[in-house]
Amino acid sequence: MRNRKSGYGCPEGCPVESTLDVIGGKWKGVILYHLLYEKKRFNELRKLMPGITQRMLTLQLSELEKDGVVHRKAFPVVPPKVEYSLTEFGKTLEPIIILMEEWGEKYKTRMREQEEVRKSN
Amino acid sequence: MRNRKSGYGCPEGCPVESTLDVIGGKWKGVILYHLLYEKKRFNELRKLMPGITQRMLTLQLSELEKDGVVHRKAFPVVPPKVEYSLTEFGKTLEPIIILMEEWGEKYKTRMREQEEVRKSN
DNA sequence: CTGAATCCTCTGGGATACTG
DNA sequence: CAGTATCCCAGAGGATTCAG
Repeated sequence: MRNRKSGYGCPEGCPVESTLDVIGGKWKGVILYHLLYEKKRFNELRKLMPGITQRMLTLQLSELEKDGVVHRKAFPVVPPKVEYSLTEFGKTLEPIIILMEEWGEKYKTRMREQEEVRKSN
Repeated sequence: MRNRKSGYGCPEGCPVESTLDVIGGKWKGVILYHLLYEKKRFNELRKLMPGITQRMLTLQLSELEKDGVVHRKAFPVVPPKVEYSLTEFGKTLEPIIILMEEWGEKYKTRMREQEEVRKSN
C-alpha cells in the first residue's frame, strides 16, 4: 500500500475524485446498489426508485455505461426489453457500495439520536 | 455532491444516497482523503488542492463539520490559525475513502489503456 | 491567515409530452 | 416498454473583493 503520510498530495486528478465522478451522480450510487447482485430491467429500476424520472434514469444509466461499469443488453422484441447489469469492472465497485450502505445507516442513526437530544432540551 | 435534502428518492431514504450526500461534494472526498491521518491547516489543504477556491474550501469544510465528520479547531492567535481534522465518527469513513482511492487508480489505468487502443486504430 | 460577502455562470436535474 | 425531445430552474460552484 502506498505511503499516505503527507507528501503524497493529490495533485491533478485525485483518484478519490475520479471515483466520485463515476458514482457521484444523484442516483448512481442507488442504481449500482440495485444492480449489485441481479440484472434489472429499466422499469424495475424505476419502481425501485420512486422519485427518479424516466429521463434521469436513462441519463445516469447511459453515463454508467459509458464509464464501463454498467452493461446494457437490449432485446430486439416488441415491446422493448432492456436489461441492465454490472460489468465485471463494475462489480469491483461492490465493496464500496456495501460500505457506503453500511455507513449511511450509521449516519442516519446518528442523526436521529441527535434529533432526540435536541428535542429534549 | 449537491445539497440533497433527503426526502424523496429511495423509499425510507436509501443509505447509499445518504453517504453520497455527505462525501459527494466536488471536493469533499479529496478533503477527507487529506485529513485521513493528520490534521491540516486551512492553507495546507488549499495547497494540496490546487484548483479549489478559498470559498469552496470554506464551504465544503463547514458542511463536513455540520455533518459531524470533520472537526474545526480555531486558535485565538494573530494571524489566525485553524486546524481541521476528522472526528471519531469521520474516521469511520476511512475504509470507504481508501477503497475509493484504490478504485480510482484502477479506473484511470483502465481509461488510459482504452485510450492507447483507440489511438492505435 | 482564515473566511465572509457579492455577483455571476453553468449545468445537473425536474416536469411534461411525444415515439418506435 | 424504453426511451427522446423540450423547456425550465434552483443551486452548486467560480471569480473577486472586503474584513478581522
